[in-house]
Amino acid sequence: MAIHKKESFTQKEQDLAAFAKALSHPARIAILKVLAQRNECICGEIVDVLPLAQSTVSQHLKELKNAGLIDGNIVGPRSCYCINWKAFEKFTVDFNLLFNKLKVQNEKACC
Amino acid sequence: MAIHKKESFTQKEQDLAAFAKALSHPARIAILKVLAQRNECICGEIVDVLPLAQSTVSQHLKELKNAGLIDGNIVGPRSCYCINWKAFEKFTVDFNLLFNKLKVQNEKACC
DNA sequence: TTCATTAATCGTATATTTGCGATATAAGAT
DNA sequence: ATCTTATATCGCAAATATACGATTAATGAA
Repeated sequence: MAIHKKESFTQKEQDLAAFAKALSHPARIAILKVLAQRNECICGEIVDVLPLAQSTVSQHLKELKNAGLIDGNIVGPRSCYCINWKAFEKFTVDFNLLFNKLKVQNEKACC
Repeated sequence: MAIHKKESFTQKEQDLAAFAKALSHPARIAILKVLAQRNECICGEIVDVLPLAQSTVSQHLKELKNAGLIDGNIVGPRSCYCINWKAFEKFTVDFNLLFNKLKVQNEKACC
């Protein structure tokens, strides 16, 4: 892949893709599910639930945090994470704007 | 990455992740946008619009098709694609089920 | 201070994705 | 039958992602 072409697309397309990318691994879906259920959760609890090594879970958490989907802060020697519902809302709205509006017009299949 | 762990997660988690993965590249978002606007579209028109080589676009279309997000059929020497709104609907519903319900309860941030 | 616990980061191996040119395929046109 | 056009597929190179063990850092407990 000589050169990266992602920059050639609109910011909105890139943002939406980045959001989807953060959700594109079952481990991260599972992490979000746990966080959604418990509202907040320390890292160790997530590690206990997932079939992955601690370092791998930490890496997935970092990606979710970088994508802005979760927040995290340190509580003593632990790390407490929770879903950033605001960012979540923004992206689901953008997603619906992009496709669901058009859906109403084009509901009929063509192929 | 010695072994793949994706299989260790629930089917729903895997399905949702696979859907998100199909959306995780701006080129594929752009393709879906074009298809949504025009309802149906032949491959060449998409190639003209995107800043990518024909073979690369064809590959992205294949991924979207494999993920079930678009349908395609051959019309003479061309390929006509369109969005599979039904599959789209299914996944957006699943997505909302997983997170939006819980959101109502947990709207307050914790971190 | 020393030890134990928790989690982030580093280094590394392997898998997957992305991208392109070249080639193959298949239909319609001449 | 040959040529043109449209698109899929192949083969390859480079970039990214995934996973883990080992290490580091930072806090609280003894």
